[in-house]
Amino acid sequence: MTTIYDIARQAGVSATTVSKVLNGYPDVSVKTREKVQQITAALGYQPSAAARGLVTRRSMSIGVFFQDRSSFGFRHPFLHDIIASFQDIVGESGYDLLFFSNVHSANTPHGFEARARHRDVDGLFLLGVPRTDPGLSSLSRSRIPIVSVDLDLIGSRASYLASDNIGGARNAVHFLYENGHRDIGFVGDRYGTKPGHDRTLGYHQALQELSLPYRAEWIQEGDFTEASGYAAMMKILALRERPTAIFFVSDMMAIGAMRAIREAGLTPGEDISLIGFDDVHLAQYVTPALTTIRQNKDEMGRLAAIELLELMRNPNKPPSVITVETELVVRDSVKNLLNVDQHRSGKVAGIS
Amino acid sequence: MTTIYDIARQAGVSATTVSKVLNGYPDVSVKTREKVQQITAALGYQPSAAARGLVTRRSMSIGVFFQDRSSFGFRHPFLHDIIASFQDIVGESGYDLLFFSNVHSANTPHGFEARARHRDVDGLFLLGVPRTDPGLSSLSRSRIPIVSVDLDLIGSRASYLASDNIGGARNAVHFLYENGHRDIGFVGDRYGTKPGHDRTLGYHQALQELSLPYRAEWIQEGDFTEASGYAAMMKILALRERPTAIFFVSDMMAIGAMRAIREAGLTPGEDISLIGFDDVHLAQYVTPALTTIRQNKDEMGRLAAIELLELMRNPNKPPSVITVETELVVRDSVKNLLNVDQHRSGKVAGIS
DNA sequence: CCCAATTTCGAAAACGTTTTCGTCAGCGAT
DNA sequence: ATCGCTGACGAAAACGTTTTCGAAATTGGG
Repeated sequence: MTTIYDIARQAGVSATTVSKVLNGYPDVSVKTREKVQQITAALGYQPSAAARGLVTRRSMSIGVFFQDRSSFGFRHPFLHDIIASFQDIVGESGYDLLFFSNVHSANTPHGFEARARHRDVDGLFLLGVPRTDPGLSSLSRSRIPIVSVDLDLIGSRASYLASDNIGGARNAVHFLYENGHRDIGFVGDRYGTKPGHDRTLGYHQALQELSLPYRAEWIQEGDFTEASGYAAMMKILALRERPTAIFFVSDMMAIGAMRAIREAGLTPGEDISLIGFDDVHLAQYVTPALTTIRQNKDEMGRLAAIELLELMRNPNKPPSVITVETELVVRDSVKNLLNVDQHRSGKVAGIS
Repeated sequence: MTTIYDIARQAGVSATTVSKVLNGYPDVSVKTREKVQQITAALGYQPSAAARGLVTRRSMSIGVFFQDRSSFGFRHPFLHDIIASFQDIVGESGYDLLFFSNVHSANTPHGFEARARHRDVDGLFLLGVPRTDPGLSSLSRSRIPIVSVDLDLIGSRASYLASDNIGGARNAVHFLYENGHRDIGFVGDRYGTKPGHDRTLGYHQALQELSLPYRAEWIQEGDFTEASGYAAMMKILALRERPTAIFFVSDMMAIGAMRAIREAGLTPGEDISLIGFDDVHLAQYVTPALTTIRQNKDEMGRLAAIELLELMRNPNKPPSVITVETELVVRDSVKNLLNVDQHRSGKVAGIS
C-alpha cells in the first residue's frame, strides 16, 4: 500500500505536510502543495479510511438498518426507492451507505446501537424495522444521529419521517364520497404498524367528517400482501349488504381484492370501487388501473437525507417529525356514482 | 468509548490478554478468560472496526457497486432481489455491505478499485454496471476478490455470474414453436449489454435449430423499458406481414407491447402472442398474465455470495464463470396455434 | 539592520486494535 | 538439584492517519 509517508519521501517533506495538503490546511506554501498533489495523483494514492476513521472518529458512512422482508414476509419495492433517493443526496456530501446484515435484533445481541458504534457510522437510517423490535430502546438513548421512516422512534438525536398517512387516508375517503359513494369499506393493517395505524385513524376521521355510518362488518384486516387483500375481500363479498367502495391501506391488498371480485363474477371498478395506498409501480398496469394515494418516495428519501445531514452537521439540532404530503392519483378503479357521463381517464393525474 | 484497556484494567490483566480472549486465542487460562468475558459483556463493549481494520487490513465488509437506474434510466427491481439473497448468505459469515455512492465512474476519479482500497473492503460485488464503464479496467487487474453479475468482467480474482441467457432465449423460441408459431419476431437490446447480447444469440440459434426464417423487419430494439417495448411494437404493427408471436428480452418491453397491441384494436395473447424474459413481479398481474423466462434471482444471489466467500477465503482460488438456469413460466400470453381445445392455465408453473 | 509578526514546516502523541516474541513460573522427569 | 517443557501472560511495535504545538524561516516595518 502506498501511504502518506511514501508521498512525503518523494516530495521531500514530512508526512504532516502531506496530510495538510490532503485536507486543505492553509499553512502550506503553494509550491509544496502542488508538488505533493502531483505526486499523490501520480501514485494513485487513496487514504486509508480505517486509519483516518481511527483518529477522527468519523467514517463518512451512514449505517442502514433495512428490513426488506419484514416480519410478515413481503418485500416492499417502495423502500428501495426511498433509499435510492436518499443515497443520491447523501452521496453528494461524500457519504457511502453501510447496510448491516442480520438485521433482526435476535442476531445482533447488543442491538442496533452497538453495531453502529462498532462501525463508527456517522449517522443511522432505519427502514422497515418493526416498532416492536427490542433493539430500538437502546437507540432512543443514543447520541448518534438517526432518521427513521414509518417508525415513530423518538430520541434526543432521532428524527422521524413518514407520509401524511392520516391526511392521505382522509383524502381517499373524501374522494370516494365525492364520487357518490356512501357505503365505504376499509381494509386495514393487522400488525399495528405506525402507517397502518394512522391510515385507520384517517379513515375514521373521514367517516365522522362526512357523517358516514361506521359498519364493523365492512372493516377487515390484512398484512399488506396481495393474498391478504384477496382474503379480506372474500369476507366482504360474503356479506349480504356490501359497501360500494373500499379503501385499502396498501395497493397490493387492493390488487388482491380485484382478483377476488373477478372470481365472484363481478367487475372491479364497476360493481365495486377500490382505492389503494402507496402507488406501487404495479398500480398503473393492473386492470382496471388502480386509483390510489401516492406516497412521494423520492421526496421522502430526499427529506430524510437532508434531515440526517443536518443532524450530523449540527450537534445541537433538535430532532424533528417530518411529514411528507401524499397525492391522489386518479385512475380507473373507482366509479363515479353521480355522473352518468363520467369519463374514464387513462392518464395518471400528476405524473410528470 | 470503552476500549480494550478499560477492560484490561478492570480485569487486572494486560490489553494483550483481553485481545486474546476476544479473538479466541488458546493461550489464556479459563479463569482469566471468563473474567474478561464477563467484564466485556457488562460494559457492552464493542471493538472498533477501524482500529481492527487498520492492523488486520480487513474490514469484514463487502463493497457493492450497484447502479440502480442505469445509464438508460430505469430501475430494475430484479437486482434488489439478488442483493437481498446475496446479503442473507454473506451476512451469516458476518459481513456487512458497503454501498458506494456516486457509482458512475465520472464522479469517482480513481475508479472502482481505488474506492475499494480506500474502504479496505474484503470483496466486491458489482451489479448493473455498464460494461463500457472505463473504471472497470482497473478492476480486472486488481487482486481484490470480485463477483459481478450480468457483466463479463474477467480478472485474476474476478468471477462472473449470469443466467443462462442463451439457453433461456432458446427455450422461449422453442416454446413458441411448440405452440405452433413459425413467424417469430424479436425485440432485443439496443445497448449491447451482455445479457441482451446473449439473448439475441439464443434467438438466432433457435431460429437455426428450427429452420425458421430470419426476417429483419421482425427484429426491433429497445432499452428494456415499457416505453421502448411500446415503440418497438408499434413498428411491428405497422408491417403488412406480422409475426404471430414475439420474444422480448425483457418483461417490461413485453408489457409495453401489450399496450400497443390493445391500442391497435387487437388482443395480446390472442392475435399476437408474447413471451418475455425475467419474470418480474408485475408479470403475473398483467392481463393477459405474461408467459416468460424466469431468472432465478434468489439462486443468483446465493451463488454469487458463495463464490465471493470462497474467493475471499482462499487466495488461490481461480475465478469462475457461473451460469444459473432459467425456467419457463407458462401463463396466458402465448396462444396455442395447434390445439383448438387449449386450456389457459391461470396457475404459475413452478411457483412454490 | 533589528525586531516582531507571519508563514511554513515537522516532531510527536494519539486513535484502538493485533501480533510477535520474550519472560516467567510451575512442573515433571532425570 | 537441574533441565527442559509447557502454559500463561505482557511489552512493544505496528497499522496509517490527524492534530497540536513549537521551531524555523521568511517577511515587513521602522
